[in-house]
Amino acid sequence: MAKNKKIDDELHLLAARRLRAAGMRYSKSRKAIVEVLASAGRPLTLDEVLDFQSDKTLAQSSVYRNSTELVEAGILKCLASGKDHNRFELDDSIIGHHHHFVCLDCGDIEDFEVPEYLEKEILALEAELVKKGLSVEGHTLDIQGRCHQCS
Amino acid sequence: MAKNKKIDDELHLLAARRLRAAGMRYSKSRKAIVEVLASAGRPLTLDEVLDFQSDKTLAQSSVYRNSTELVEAGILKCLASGKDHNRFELDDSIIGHHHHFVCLDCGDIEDFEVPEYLEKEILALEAELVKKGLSVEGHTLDIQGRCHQCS
DNA sequence: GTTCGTGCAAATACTTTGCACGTAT
DNA sequence: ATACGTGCAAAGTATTTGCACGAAC
Repeated sequence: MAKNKKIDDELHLLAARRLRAAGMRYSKSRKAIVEVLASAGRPLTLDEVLDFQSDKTLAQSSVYRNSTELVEAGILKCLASGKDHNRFELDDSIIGHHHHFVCLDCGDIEDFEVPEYLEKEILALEAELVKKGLSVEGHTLDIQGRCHQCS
Repeated sequence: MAKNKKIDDELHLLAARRLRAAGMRYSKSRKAIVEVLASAGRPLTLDEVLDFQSDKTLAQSSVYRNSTELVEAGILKCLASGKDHNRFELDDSIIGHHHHFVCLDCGDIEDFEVPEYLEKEILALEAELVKKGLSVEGHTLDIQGRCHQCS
């Protein structure tokens, strides 16, 4: 628990620093959103963020507005999700690069990691595209299927 | 051109067969949608589908309704797309398995293919997950960046 | 005290649906 | 004749925005 506390502190310091760098404040609402996402440990829709906050005090509009801003500051990442709404999670630069298993039925997402060598080959592929003159920012490797619940 | 004509014919025959198998008809609207997507050669939003049809006769509601149905019949695939709306393309079983380069600025998507060996490793990864009891349907490997236009 | 963030409510955008009519079988 | 598909307009959701107030610098 002490350990997690420490990680949390670092998370918030980092978030505060990045927002400051972008000329924004790390307000109570923004902190609450980061907190919810950190403790969920998986990508959440904005509805879920609203639901999961302990003291239901965030206004919907604040969650929408802040999620956009936190993405711009590089603290959150927005995941496309064919089904239902978009989902948000802490940025790779914070929780580390990883990939997603997406349930086709319920839309839920779980993280998983990929063998080193595979990751490297994907990076090589990116390099190829750069050679062809495209500017590359990153990649997404998702697996789709049904989660334990739904299958 | 004769060649393309032939491919088109096959496409429509295939689509008709699949719809029939699902108890649906290959109506004029549905054919128009498939046609637009086939000639675009890249994933389109429903707005784009509406725009690109030669004789603007499709109703918006028909495009929405039919896109859902064509997905169910296995003719179209719906792509999540963090930015803007969802996009649709012909199913992998029709145009072959491939991957997407997604422009972070304009949201546009281009297809690209991936070396055989990489594809195989991803399949091996899927097999791993199946061993862990998940049911796996497929994967997505996208590269994000900026297209020639936007960079 | 000025700038930035907030909640609320209104506005906008997106998608789905009900219904009466048309078309294909 | 029947089942299925269509357009239109209305309803339903989701998301964004304007504004006046409050909090942080």
